[in-house]
Amino acid sequence: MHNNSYKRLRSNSYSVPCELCSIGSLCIPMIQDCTLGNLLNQKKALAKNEIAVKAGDPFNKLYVIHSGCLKSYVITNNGTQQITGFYLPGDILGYEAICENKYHNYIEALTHTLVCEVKYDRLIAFGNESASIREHNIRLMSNEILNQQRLIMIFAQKNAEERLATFVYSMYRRYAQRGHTSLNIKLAMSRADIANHLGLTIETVSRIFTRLQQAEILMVKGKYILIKNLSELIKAAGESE
Amino acid sequence: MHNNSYKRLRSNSYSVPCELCSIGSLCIPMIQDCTLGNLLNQKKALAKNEIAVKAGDPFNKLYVIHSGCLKSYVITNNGTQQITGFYLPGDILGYEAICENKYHNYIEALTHTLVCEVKYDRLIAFGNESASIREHNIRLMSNEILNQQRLIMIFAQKNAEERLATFVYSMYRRYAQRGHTSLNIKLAMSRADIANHLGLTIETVSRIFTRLQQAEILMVKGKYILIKNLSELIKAAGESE
DNA sequence: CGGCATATTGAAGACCTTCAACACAAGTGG
DNA sequence: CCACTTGTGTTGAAGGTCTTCAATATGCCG
Repeated sequence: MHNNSYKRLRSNSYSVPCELCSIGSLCIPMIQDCTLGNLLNQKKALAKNEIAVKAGDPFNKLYVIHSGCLKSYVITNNGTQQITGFYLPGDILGYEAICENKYHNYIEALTHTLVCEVKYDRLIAFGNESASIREHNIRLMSNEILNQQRLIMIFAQKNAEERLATFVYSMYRRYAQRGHTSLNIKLAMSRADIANHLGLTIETVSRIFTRLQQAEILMVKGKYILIKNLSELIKAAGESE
Repeated sequence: MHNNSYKRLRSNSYSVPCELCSIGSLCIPMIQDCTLGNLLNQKKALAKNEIAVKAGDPFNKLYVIHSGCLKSYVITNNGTQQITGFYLPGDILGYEAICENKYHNYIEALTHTLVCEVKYDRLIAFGNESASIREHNIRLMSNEILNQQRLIMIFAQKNAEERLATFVYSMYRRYAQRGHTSLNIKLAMSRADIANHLGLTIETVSRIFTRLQQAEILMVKGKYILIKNLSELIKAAGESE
């Protein structure tokens, strides 16, 4: 069982080796000098559409993605879902829950996903013994604040085409940062999820995908995206100059 | 503790007493058991439109607002300004600068403002000696993440009227949290700043202010806002039910 | 294959922006 | 004190972008 799940993990989808995970030296299994076998045993598998956390749940752990893809969302007053982020291997979820000791977001798997659960009290305990771990953790939170600012920028300044181009480009870059530099991207999320996250409708997303395809910038086939002209994509995203 | 500067501080504009400041026990002057006189001497005055920090500056301190109002903004690739936040007494700026050791935002005073400068290395040093200070600091950063998520919600789901109503209501609440529960609000920022921050144009902001006035929800006179019907304002903001 | 969810495309309409003119307040210099 | 300037805010009309509604197409999984 252990062997099988590991093989499947590496062949199916993107995953970061633990050494490249953004949590880095904070990784509790790493700190404990576990073997690879032990590491995998600490991971939790989430099936597609499985909800790991509900808004309002008491906070006790952060989630680090090893492989797969998650989305976080809140349910607004009028009962609609608003997706606050998509998360790739190495990303960390749950920081927003610390201040009031409860989660404010739902966390749901978009594909079969492996996550490392990091118990917060153990993280604090490790932090109590190492200043570098503490500082690393603070830097990760600061980075999360920075990432959210980028999303705010998308909303405040960009039109639909710029938003979608920015989204595709950011996916490209995020995979590249994880060592998967490829112009071929497989989106884990539906058009509805993309539209929701970008504050658009699915129709608009669909129309703009075809427009970018006609402009020879992308080739779109369902969830598979091929970036045919990266510099034009960056221009379309409004990120150049 | 009974000098002139203290009196002037309290009479001029909203300010939090240091005990209510959101930095709370993290406040370095407080930690050092300074007298109130010493406290005031540690504050730095910013004139209206004075820029305290430029994007790209090396990071070394956080800014806590004692009185007045600041805005933070970035300059986008096409050279336009995008306001990322307005900050009131007790708020803390600069967390986004930790991860890459440089500020990503400009920080500019909207009015005459007093800020407490918190040297980051001293904060770390104090943290090294006290677990409760460390945890408090992490909680503050988590809160910042939560605040940004609220802004993302505004953009992704709300139309112009809901955005502006949300903005006014949030100002009301933020002042109320600081002990100034009043239906009279004086905005420190211009229509242009409000519009920019909400992703709208000044014309739209102006039109919606008159619309909310005709609906007997607000009374608007330049920078002075009177909330005539709070529950309707909340409804207009899309925050009810 | 059939059924259902997801995605694409078209036409009409709503909302916000753009452009332009005007109103108003604050500050300056004669 | 007024005339002038400048910055800021308000209002109107036209136009563009995105949404809504509706129909059709594609893909997926039993």
